[in-house]
Amino acid sequence: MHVNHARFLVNGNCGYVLMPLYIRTLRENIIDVSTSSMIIKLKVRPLYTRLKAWKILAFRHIRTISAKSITKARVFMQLISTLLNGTSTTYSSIIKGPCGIWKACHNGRDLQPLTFQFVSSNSDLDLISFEVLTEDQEFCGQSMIPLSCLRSGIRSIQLYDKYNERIEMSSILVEINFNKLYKMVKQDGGDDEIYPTKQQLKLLQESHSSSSRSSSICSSSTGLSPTTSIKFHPNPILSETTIEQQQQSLTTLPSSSIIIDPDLAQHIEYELGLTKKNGNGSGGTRKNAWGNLSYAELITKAINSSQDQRLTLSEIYDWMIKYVPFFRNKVDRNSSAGWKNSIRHNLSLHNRFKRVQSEGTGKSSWWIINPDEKNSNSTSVTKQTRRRLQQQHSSPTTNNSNNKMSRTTVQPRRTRHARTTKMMNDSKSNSVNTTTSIERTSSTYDNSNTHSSLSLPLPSLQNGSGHLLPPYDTSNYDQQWPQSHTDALDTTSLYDHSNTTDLYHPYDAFDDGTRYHNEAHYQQQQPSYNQSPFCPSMYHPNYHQHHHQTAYYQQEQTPLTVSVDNYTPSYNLQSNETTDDQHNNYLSRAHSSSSHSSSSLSPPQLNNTLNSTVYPTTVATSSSSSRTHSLSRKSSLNSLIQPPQHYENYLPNHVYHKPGYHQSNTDGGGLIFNGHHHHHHDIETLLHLNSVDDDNLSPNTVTINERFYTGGQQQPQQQSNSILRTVLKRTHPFVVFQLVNDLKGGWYRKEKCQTLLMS
DNA sequence: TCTTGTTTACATTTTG
DNA sequence: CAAAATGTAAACAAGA
Repeated sequence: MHVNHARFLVNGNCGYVLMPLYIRTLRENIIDVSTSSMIIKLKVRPLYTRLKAWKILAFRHIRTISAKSITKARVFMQLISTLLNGTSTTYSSIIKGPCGIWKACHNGRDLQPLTFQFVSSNSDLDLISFEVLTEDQEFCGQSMIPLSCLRSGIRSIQLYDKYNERIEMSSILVEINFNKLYKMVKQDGGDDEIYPTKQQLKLLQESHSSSSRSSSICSSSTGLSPTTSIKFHPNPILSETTIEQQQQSLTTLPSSSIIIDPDLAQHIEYELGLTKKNGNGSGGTRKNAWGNLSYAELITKAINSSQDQRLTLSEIYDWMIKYVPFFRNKVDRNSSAGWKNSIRHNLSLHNRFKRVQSEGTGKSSWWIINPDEKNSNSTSVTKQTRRRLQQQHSSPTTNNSNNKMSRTTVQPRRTRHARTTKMMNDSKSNSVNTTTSIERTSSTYDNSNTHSSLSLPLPSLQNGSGHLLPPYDTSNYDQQWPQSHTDALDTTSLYDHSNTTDLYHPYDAFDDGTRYHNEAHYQQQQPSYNQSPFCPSMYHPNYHQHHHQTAYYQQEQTPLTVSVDNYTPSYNLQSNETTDDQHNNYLSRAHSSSSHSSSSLSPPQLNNTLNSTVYPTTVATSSSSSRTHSLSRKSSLNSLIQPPQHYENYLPNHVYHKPGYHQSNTDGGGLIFNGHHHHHHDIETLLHLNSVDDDNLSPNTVTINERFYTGGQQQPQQQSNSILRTVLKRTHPFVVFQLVNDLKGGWYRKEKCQTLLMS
């Protein structure tokens, strides 16, 4: 039951359950509209590979049937995965506190929030389960949320009882971070940068490969410590153009950068015994100058941490420099000769490493972990690998046929067949041609072509999901979030909104996507709100009345609730409100060319740049804002608009009774498609989902080839290529928009678009 | 000349 | 205590 409840959350409790994205993408194209006039390709990129850092900050109004005041409770978290075979782990955290809104504290001192880490392999389907119990294992509440409905940040998780009935005011406050695995460490001590995709990193890496090989070293190990606050990159939606810009900006830096997996670095440092947990880093009893790992163990870790389980010698060197602090200080030619020699020595000596001839000429060989040696249970074999001893004792017990060396009698050196003996013997004894079994493709770092098991919690194409998801990317608002947890626990910031909006941070957004930095700002922007609770429009003074009057459609099982109101943004195509640097990052191009008149009724003056985007701006005038939040449109809510066109995108279920969407047909921001008005929520009905894999686009490529107009009163008949993109960006904040064809000057017919696409 | 790779030699530590 | 494991240095060779 809880799972079902969570499944419906994905679609905003609107009464439909979307099929998982990977199923929908398998479908063939369904509609082919003859009036198609433009093509937009949405490139969906994997963004997050692991979900990290769940910090239970606080909870409030935790109670049980018997006790109404609980000062100590335990929160259990579990990843409900569809792919794991019952191996999901449960984490728990204890929070103590006085009463009211409880902080995680102990003896009057703030308690360091515990951190948990989940790795989801199918974030489109996986769920996170919370359960709050008392010390006596008495049930306090639970909540189950799909991963795809979560955003990073401080989130309030509404608690439900065992029957999924909402427990009034009960919630827990957690901090969620979707951490990425790769970050760019700048040598000059600048802020580390994190990039969401390996592909982007690959681009950057290639641009720096020449210089980063020897000189660019991570400055200190402290930057890799687990306590380092790993910032989100301000904009996960990096366009091609911004990548180029960043490449350019990076290449102009005096120092280059290298890419380090912070988690791996932390792990390596721990295993080396450098972590402070094992005493101070410098002293202690370390086996070697670099730590407690031998050369062979380090090499093993390096190879195992690689993408293809194989590395060249120079890549092993680089790995050592990256992850072993001791070698970081020995990179110049003289000081590195010793340990590099030892690495070569170990590679050649141990049977556990195996050299595989690389495909190309001129390249050095791959080093892999010898699978035979790996499988065989070790000791008896590995103990015979030291040939010197065998020679010393001159015991020709050469029954180890798989030994890599033909060593009947050690010949003088001039008779050796260097560089070939080991391989020849291996291939001879094992008769396994590993050269052909392992191939490196050029897209090693490009997992967009593969259905990676670790691909992202993509927000699925959701209908009415505005309740749950902030309709835009909120991950770049960290800087404006409260600096401390205490601030976050300010009473004004913890209103319960409703079942579904509870994941909002109160600073996140209002209906139109506007952010309010503080309450004063909110008052300033919303003068009509005399009560001004710091929360969405459910707290409008007339909210209950409003809700009452819209209750009818809940009986029709299409409870879009008040998101209809929430999705009435006012767009200002001439926006110059981009004071945020984060926005400037990826919107600069759009704004540099946004001088086109927004009120133009002529064919839209579309930019021919990739990813040019217009986003909803702060509501500038009181008229528009009051209009947005007024109830003047409540009658329009009653109008029944076109049902979703593609029911096959929805899973049949018992809740599904009657298709239909209620929406305003007078609001601006809607879309007129085929003569029918569509609300933003219907956007997925206008999309083609296909599995095209042309021009290296991911299987998640979405092609839109319809003609869109906006309807409504605010900007009547404004053709809305940009608005479409804006809407899509709001509903699919992690989709990279790639405008494939050149739309400069107006609309093209489909044929022409295709021609442009071909060219 | 430099990189990569193999092998030997020897010293020290760990293991059984 | 002997064997094994490991670290270090170095000779040597093939190839880029």
